[in-house]
Amino acid sequence: MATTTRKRSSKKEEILKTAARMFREKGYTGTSMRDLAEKIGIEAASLYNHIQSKGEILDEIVFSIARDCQEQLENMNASETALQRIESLIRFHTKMMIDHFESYSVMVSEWIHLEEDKLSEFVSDRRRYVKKIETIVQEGIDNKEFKPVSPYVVVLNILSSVRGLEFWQKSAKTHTAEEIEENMVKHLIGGLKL
Amino acid sequence: MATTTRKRSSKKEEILKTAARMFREKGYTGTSMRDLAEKIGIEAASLYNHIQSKGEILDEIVFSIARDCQEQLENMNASETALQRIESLIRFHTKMMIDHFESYSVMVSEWIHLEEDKLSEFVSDRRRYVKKIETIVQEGIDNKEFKPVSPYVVVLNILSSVRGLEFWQKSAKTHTAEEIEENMVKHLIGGLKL
DNA sequence: CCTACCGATCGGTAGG
DNA sequence: CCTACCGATCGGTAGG
Repeated sequence: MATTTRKRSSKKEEILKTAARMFREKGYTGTSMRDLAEKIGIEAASLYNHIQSKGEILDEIVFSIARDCQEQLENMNASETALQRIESLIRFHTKMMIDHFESYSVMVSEWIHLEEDKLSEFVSDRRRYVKKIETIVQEGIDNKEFKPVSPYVVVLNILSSVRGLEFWQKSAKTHTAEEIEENMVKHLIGGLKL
Repeated sequence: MATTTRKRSSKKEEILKTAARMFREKGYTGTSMRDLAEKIGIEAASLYNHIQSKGEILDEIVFSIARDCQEQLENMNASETALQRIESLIRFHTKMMIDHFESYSVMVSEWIHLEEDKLSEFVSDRRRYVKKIETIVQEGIDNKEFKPVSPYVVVLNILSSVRGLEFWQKSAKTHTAEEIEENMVKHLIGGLKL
């Protein structure tokens, strides 16, 4: 029945959303299934009617965000300049971090706790992702759009800076999301331009 | 006896060093006292002859690095330009991250697991630290050394970028420590200069 | 530094 | 979705 299916999936989504919040606050290993169940208002055992294991929760959180990032990169307009593409990448990641704060934070901080297969999948996905962006930066250097800075360091700096926005939020009064985004671009792109 | 004292303190240092490595690899909550003891070659119970609790180990790792950072900032040459001071700050943090890789990583990633008093001490120390650097950036903007970028975002980006070097190391063959440092400065200072 | 052990808590299952 | 429960493991202590 449609209702049953809808109820099932919305309960699972509630579990994933609550778990993302708790994993961010206390870490994956610092969060117990009992803590999680309590926040949701059921017994720990009942969680297993919706998910298979604690590890599966982490998988779903991490890969759902990772997939979004991969898609955006693949659908990027190849006719744009390197500068335009790097700028839109910074804007995209900044928005992802702000709009999907809990999940994005879990991805960048807790991926280390993925289990064997999922861990190596994530690591190789990320390596491929970073390499692709490095290629864009290198293009920009070859084109004389960018000054000669190590693409490896640039990509690391951009992605790390976005990650650092996990400290923001609290001071949301002093900077709006738009101001954060503009300043991220100004600083990180400014350091690239010739 | 001197020998006893030396042995005691060197054992404690071995515990702290090994713990830093494990906390970085598997997280604070993901590391058990039994894992730690095994790596050192003693029983878990014997750890307590050298340290008081698991939490104390984290305290010592985190605050020893935090103190080094605070000292460097306080001893900074106030007669230098804002640009010179920010540059030397980037260089200092990059070196700290590379030379004290395990402890620095634990500080930036595991401080969240400090207990009550130590946690609030760390948070307020860090806030004060960040504010001081923001002031330097603001000076640079007022002086027309820097373009008008939010000091808040700039400081976040610098410190986050340094943190991101935890992904480096493995590819140590492609970049030396010096190259990393030069490129950090080029990108992050480059984005500030008018 | 060890043996022996504590109560608490962990992720997860059986059976309804 | 719950009760009842599993074996494993946790940080830490007593006592030598």
